[in-house]
Amino acid sequence: MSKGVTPQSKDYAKWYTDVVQKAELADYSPVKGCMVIRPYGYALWENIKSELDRMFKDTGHVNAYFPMLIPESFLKKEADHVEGFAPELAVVTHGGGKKLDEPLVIRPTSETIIWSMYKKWINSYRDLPLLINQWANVVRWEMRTRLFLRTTEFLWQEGHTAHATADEAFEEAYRMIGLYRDFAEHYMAMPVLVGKKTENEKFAGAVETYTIEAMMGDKRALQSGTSHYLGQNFAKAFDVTFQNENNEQEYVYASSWGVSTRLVGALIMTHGDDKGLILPPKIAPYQVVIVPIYRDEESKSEVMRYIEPIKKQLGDSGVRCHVDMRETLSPGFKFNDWEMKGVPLRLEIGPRDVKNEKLVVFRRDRGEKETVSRDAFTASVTAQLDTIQNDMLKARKAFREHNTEDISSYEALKARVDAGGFARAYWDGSSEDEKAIQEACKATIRCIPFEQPGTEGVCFYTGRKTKQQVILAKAY
RNA sequence: CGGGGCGUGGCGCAGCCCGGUUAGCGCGCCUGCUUUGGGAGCAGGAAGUCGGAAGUUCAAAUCUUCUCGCCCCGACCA
Repeated sequence: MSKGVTPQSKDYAKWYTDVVQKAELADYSPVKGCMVIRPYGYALWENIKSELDRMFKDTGHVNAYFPMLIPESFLKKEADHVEGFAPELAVVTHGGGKKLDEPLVIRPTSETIIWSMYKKWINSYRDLPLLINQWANVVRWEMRTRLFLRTTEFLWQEGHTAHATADEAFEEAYRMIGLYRDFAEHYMAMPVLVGKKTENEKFAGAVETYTIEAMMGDKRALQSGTSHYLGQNFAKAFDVTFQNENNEQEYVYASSWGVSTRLVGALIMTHGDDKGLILPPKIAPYQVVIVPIYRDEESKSEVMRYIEPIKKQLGDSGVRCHVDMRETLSPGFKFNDWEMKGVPLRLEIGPRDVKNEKLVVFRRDRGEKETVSRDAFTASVTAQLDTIQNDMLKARKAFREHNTEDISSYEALKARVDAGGFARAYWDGSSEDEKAIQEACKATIRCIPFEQPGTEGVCFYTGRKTKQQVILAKAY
């Protein structure tokens, strides 16, 4: 096995798959397009999941579970929805050794099964709002797959809410995309642009789709989470009405929102470098790894006696800490190994440190190593982890700003897209114009940011005056 | 579905063009000794019906046909 990963500058895609496999995040499954999420990769997902779950519950949502198998006819009830998903459905035609009367689709998303149930549960405005989330797997038969970014089966979370008014459903969609932004920035240290999708890019069945868009290390955009205002589309398709305060029957208003294991891919590509992963402390499975260094049994027990209380103190401070006791590997190997795995802080502790009551701290995001006193370290470790967390976000923000350009001509757009990065531009074009641009230079409108300058400019494509700015980029 | 690449011990590969006796190499693995502050050294050892099927031949990892699978690049998507 070769020592490191392919350098990013040489082949970014290869770098990515190298990191995923060598850091033991995931492996290919026997079935094309599917992946096995290995313990270290799953730990990342678990940390993402548990924090989001807490945030959902804090905002009044509850979890439930809806089944994976959905009658095929359900998917056909909402015209745009069926059109959007038909090509990527996995369909079960046989069960119990017999051909089924009606094929069952494996959920590509759960709007239809959930709204068929909401019909039973919602009668009155007093039953609203209904704020349900589920953690589940879904299957979409993708033509081209990439580990974590796009796999045939993936894990995600899907919130499905029902409201009495359009405003309320609209606000819910807006609130949840904001929640995703907070999560991405504060936990994943990943800056994102928040905005609205164009007609071309929105979810099949939605009235409006909101997105958080992040810039990866190769300057391409990654849609990292979405929320949708669904209007009454699914309520009408599934005939879900409620009696309002005026004793009238009205269709229910809806939102849905989700993030997936793609976030793990986002994490890798936002922060990683040529040595492998760099994990933000709040998501890292291990925040601190201790590598003991010793010569013989005597120095080993001496070092271990010294490490024991340090480990305990870190644990008491709520720090996720691991001591690497693997016997057959040299310290040097372990250094590289934990750097590959992105651990924020590594402690190197040997006889020299024991004697001086010191330890060596290596900071993964900066690649800096220093010798500090043991007590000073343990007293400040949580502050240091916070510093790393903040510095990582700052660094990625700076990177994104550096690679975002205001452009005012088609030529400038092409140049920026070729160079990589985001182009910010006034836009007043049509869906057809957007498709033409995508055809010509592979760039799409990633979003219409919520944050607008408010001033009038000239659309770089049509030459018309407009106040609307958009972000264009090549995307995953 | 179009283009490209690849299937040979656990992993990465060589050998194939030009068929020929025990199919090599690196990493990993096992045993022992020496090591351990940036990917340890030496010695010994285990492990492969060469993706599958059929064919050509005295003889096939190697040639022919078919087939299965995977990866990468493009059109769809989170």
